[in-house]
Amino acid sequence: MENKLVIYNTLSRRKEQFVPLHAPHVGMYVCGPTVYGDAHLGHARPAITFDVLFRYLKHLGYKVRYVRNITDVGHLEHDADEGEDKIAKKARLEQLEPMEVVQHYTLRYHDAMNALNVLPPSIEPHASGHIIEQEKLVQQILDHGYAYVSEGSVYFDVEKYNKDHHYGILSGRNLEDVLNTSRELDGQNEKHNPADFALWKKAQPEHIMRWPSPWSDGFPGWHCECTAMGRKYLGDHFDIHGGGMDLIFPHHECEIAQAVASQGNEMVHYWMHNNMITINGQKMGKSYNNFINLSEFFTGSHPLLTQPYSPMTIRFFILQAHYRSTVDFGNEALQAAEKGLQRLTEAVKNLKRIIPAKATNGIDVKDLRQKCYDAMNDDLNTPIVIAHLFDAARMVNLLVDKKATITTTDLEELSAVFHLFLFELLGIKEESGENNKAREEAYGKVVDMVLEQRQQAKANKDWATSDKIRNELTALGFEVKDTKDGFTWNLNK
RNA sequence: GGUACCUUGGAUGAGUGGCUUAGUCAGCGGUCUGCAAAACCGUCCACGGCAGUUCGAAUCUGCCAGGUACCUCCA
Repeated sequence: MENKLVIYNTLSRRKEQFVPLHAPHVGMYVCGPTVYGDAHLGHARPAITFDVLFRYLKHLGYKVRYVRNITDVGHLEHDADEGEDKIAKKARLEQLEPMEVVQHYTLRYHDAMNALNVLPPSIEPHASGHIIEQEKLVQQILDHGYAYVSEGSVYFDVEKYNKDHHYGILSGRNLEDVLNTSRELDGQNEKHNPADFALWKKAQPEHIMRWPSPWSDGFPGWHCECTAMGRKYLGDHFDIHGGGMDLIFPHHECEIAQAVASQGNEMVHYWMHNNMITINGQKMGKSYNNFINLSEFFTGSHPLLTQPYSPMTIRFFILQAHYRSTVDFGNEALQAAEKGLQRLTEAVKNLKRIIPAKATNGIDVKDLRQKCYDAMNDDLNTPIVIAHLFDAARMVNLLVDKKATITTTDLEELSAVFHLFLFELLGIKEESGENNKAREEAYGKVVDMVLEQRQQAKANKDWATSDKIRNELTALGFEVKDTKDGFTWNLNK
């Protein structure tokens, strides 16, 4: 199929035709979590956004290598001179080995991603497992004269770099801006310039996470890992680098500087950034202390939540907004997403109940698929895809109500479009878990029998018995719906 | 202060010059039903303010107001 995918490139600030450097291969790198705490709603956004991109690129026939890292070292709190490594801090506070912290939260992260039906990336490298690559990167930058050693640490020489290249090309800044607005922090004596950032940090004696290097026993700066690991697994030039908008500066800006300083040109072709999730209009983030963990959503165990929300509700909620828009958290909005998703999944179930006819009448399946593709191709406009799927759901309901007719071929097409876009590309999955499936199989026949009895009662106008049966079944979690010529039921609990 | 961006109905959230005042949820009215649920049909409610460009602007330009993000760790 012809690829008409257009994506927004933060570097050019416009939508661009997606042309891979080495078709059919596509290289994609996305900044993963720093594993020192549970993932919150904000972390779900890039994971889901780029999961949809990953799924879509594969669907288009590309062989995608998707790298999403785990940051388990080098991510400092506060500033580069005084801060403490986040992992090390957590380990100290909880009296754990740093790698215990890493393992614990990595597993928790995987659980959350799995629940959200986010596919695992092709490679999930840890920063701590790539110290050698990062040291090599630092050495290259030193060799090219864009860095200097100071007291055992290595800093990137932003001013020198900016003479030959543009520091600030991604975030739309120039060096003067950065210099004038950089905060005056104490203990910056090691740096020649406040804008310089750390490539390698000498470890203080009490620091547990440390590695030998030509400069000191220490650890790499935060920005190094993505450049080093992206290069290792995707090469000197690759297609897509993604992450949250809050990473544009300084993280991604520094990555560009490191890449250019070490190899002479930029590694990444398309920079993609998802917008933030807000709460009461403010960014949800660890530093604001206004975040809600994903597991709290799943259980409803947060004071701001009026009820639990299933992983698929969360996923659908996120996909109902375009990834470059902010999306505001709210119970009302989540409940709307929950009901909307229910409408779609009901429609998919009801597809089976449609009896094909000789002609298609009253509905139009013809353009549906193309409309969905057009929306996906337009910078992953998932809300539009969803709107089209709602149109399709209306078609299904009309057919079920026998207010329209459809041929076998068109019915198959309708079903195929639903499965492709809703399940395969948007990554929605049926939530009636294994438990429910087993129960359905175990009790299905009995429920059918009881409901046949109820039909008898209804035929005899014995409403008391009829309602009793329905109420009893409802209490057990079987939701009963009467139809024109019978009944259907669902397992709710 | 610098940089980037945003402001659409009761809640969300698309749309970038006319055929879209999308879609979902909520509300209202109706159809169906013994009742209920679901579904279907209809319907209410919006483009921050002012000026300009244009035959025509939610959509382009300018100004104003309000808000957010980044500039320190953050997805």
